[in-house]
Amino acid sequence: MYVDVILRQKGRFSDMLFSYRVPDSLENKIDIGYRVSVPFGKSNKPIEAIVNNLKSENESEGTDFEIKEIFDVLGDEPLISRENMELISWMRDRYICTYLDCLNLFFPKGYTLNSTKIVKPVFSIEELTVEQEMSLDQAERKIINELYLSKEDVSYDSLTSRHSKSKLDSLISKGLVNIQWSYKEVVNEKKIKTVYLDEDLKCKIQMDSDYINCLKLGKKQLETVNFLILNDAVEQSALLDLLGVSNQTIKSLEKKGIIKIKEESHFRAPRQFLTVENKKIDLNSQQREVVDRIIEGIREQSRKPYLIHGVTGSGKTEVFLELIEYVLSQGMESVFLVPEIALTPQTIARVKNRFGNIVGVFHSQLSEGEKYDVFREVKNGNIRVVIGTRSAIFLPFDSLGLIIIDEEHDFSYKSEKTPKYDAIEVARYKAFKSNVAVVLGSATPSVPDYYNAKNGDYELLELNKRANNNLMPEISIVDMRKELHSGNSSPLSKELVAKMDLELKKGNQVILFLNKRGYANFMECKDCGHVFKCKNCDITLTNHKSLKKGICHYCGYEEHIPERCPKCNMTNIGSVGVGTEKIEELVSNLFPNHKTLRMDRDSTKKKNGVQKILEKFNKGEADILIGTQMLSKGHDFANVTLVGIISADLMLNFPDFKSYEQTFQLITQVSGRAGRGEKLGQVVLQTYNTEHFAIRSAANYDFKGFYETEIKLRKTFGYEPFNNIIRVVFANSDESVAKENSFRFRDTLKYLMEEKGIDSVRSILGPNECSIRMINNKFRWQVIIKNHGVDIKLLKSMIKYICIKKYENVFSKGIDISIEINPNTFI
DNA sequence: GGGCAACGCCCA
DNA sequence: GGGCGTTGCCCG
Repeated sequence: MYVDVILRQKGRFSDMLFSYRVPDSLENKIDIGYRVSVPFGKSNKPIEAIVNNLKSENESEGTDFEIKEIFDVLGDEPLISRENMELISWMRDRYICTYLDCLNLFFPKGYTLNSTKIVKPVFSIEELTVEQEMSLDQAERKIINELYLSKEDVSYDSLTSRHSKSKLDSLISKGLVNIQWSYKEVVNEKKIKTVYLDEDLKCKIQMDSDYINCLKLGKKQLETVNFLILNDAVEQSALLDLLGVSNQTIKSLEKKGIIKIKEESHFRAPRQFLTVENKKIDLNSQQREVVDRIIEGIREQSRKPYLIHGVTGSGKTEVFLELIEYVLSQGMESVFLVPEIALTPQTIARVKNRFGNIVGVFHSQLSEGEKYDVFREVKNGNIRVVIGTRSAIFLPFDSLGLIIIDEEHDFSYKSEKTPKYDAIEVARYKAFKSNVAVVLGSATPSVPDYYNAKNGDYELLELNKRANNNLMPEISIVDMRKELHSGNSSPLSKELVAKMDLELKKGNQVILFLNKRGYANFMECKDCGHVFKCKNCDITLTNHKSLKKGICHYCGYEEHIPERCPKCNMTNIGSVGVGTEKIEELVSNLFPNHKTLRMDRDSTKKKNGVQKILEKFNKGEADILIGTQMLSKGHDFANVTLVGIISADLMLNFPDFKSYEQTFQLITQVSGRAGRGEKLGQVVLQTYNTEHFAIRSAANYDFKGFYETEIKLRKTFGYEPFNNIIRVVFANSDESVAKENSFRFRDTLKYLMEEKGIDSVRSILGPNECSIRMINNKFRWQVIIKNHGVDIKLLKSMIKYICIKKYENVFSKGIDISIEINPNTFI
């Protein structure tokens, strides 16, 4: 038998399948998805690999390379399922990346194979002939003596660090010592040591309490034993803490046979529960209808994904929970994807409260060990419902029945790291291949997804009423141009302040939304016009007044803001624009008797920062919550009756074709935070663009109207969903290198396209400098490729050929190339 | 990406 | 010729 494997070895060359022979003894221990160790390279170094497919014949017969035999099969079950192995190949093509990039998504870092080179003498001392011994010089004799004396394996590296390398080489060429590879499997499991008394001893002590004195123990040891008489089994770390004894004490007690230490693997996943009221909510008729329809689809094994378009507060989460329950009852597992785990503590709590300890939480902020543990528990079948971010979709479920993608319009479902996959696309692939029900939900579906639904690629289901039967909060638009003309230059309009005053007096809570953290947009010297910019990126520094610093919101670079302008030495440094910090300052001056809270990336940096702020606000410890788009993500505040959107224009004027869509989404989502409880809500929307269709339709809750206008625009300009757009960014610390390579790429691609008779003029845009010229000290140039009727597969294979296979031939050394399909943003 | 042979340079 | 750093090639 033969297998093709994917090597867990980095490098352009290793991005291919390698064939190996399977020795007869391993034939029934191996299958697709198993981990194996294989010899690789001239030295036959053991490398870890995953079996991609099985073959009965050696297909490479007659080729000039020799087929090697695999060393071993690691583990007695496949690590990755057959379906997921197919998904890996699909993703490699789809996202123009390597096998390894994809493989790593399915692979907790807990498994590693460590290979070391070992030096061993060929003959034993007795076998060594006199001639052989005579031929050695002093240095060689020293080495070989060391090898004979050592009880353990001696590694090549440690030997050469102490002895001459060439002496060792000469021993090898004389045939006296041998070099072998040895490998060790490392599994990242946390072990907990539990300490308990030896049973016999315990009995003796219980029979005769004086027996303990016969042991002649030191003070600390005696203390430990006495403690263990009272406490059956204690974690070693706790023992050390409690009694202040040292590791040594424990060890010597163990040596004497007085105590025993037991090592057990331990599940590390943090099990923090946030308690919310566990009320079982009865579904309203609309919710019921949606649930029934999807259950029917699951029964019929319809492979079509569902898109639930439900207004904010329509109770999508309840629908999801109901579906999870059904799928569980059918013996299948579910995964519930959310945009950002930190922002959804309420959702996690609801899932956990409903389904108890079969619920796991998975996201990229877990430590590698914690990820490994969730992975293992999912594989064991102990975790059957996972709530997590996009990467949770790759967990090793046995029979996944349901993938829920909440807030499906959110950008975070597209990965910004290689492989730049889209979790929604992966889910759709799974729905198609393995009959998993995929349910997308949003109050503001993305334009391409709504288009898919209208085209029949998704089944569209609607929830157009709030679960509590409240009306949607009324949105009133405030024209900030008029506000300015009437002499109010404050970022807070008179109408907003008046309404805040009214609601606060009634004892209600207010949310103010501004999509800009920090104090102000940027800082400028009003005398010479000097603008403070980041040293690494082409970005203005945002003023964080509370810290007296300017911070780059891209790379995190910080700079103390001096009193005097570094250019003209004048003191007239002023801030332009507004951020959440400035709003907070304004509001506390206006309403000194009301407490404010601020929620943005700065105020939530600490562990559970978001959760703490949300809890405080929910308990009513503050009346006004000021925040960035973190606020928009599905939070439930019962007592909020007024939402103020400070500026709807920040997003609108972003240099990106998705900015209208994003503006619409943000306004709708943020407005949705008002009036979720018993009381009605209202929204004040401040803008300089009162007539813009994105703002108008958002204010009227007219998703369909927005969609109709936006889809026409996109058709005219050939954007998603009418074209696939591939963006290739070249980054280098030397601007001319970045530029030159982007041109080389364009020219090579053009050449290849024209060779195939494809018109390249309509498809290739650029090269252009990116809107953000420099990030992290690297200049960025981009080429954008639209597929305008060209087969996307052909285009991608060309790009892959240039950027991966012919990388060395085409590009300068050290240039960063990032390839993205339908990226979130083009800045 | 990494292992390794081949190469070239320095030094005695 | 040995010692050692650099380079370029190849990997089932």
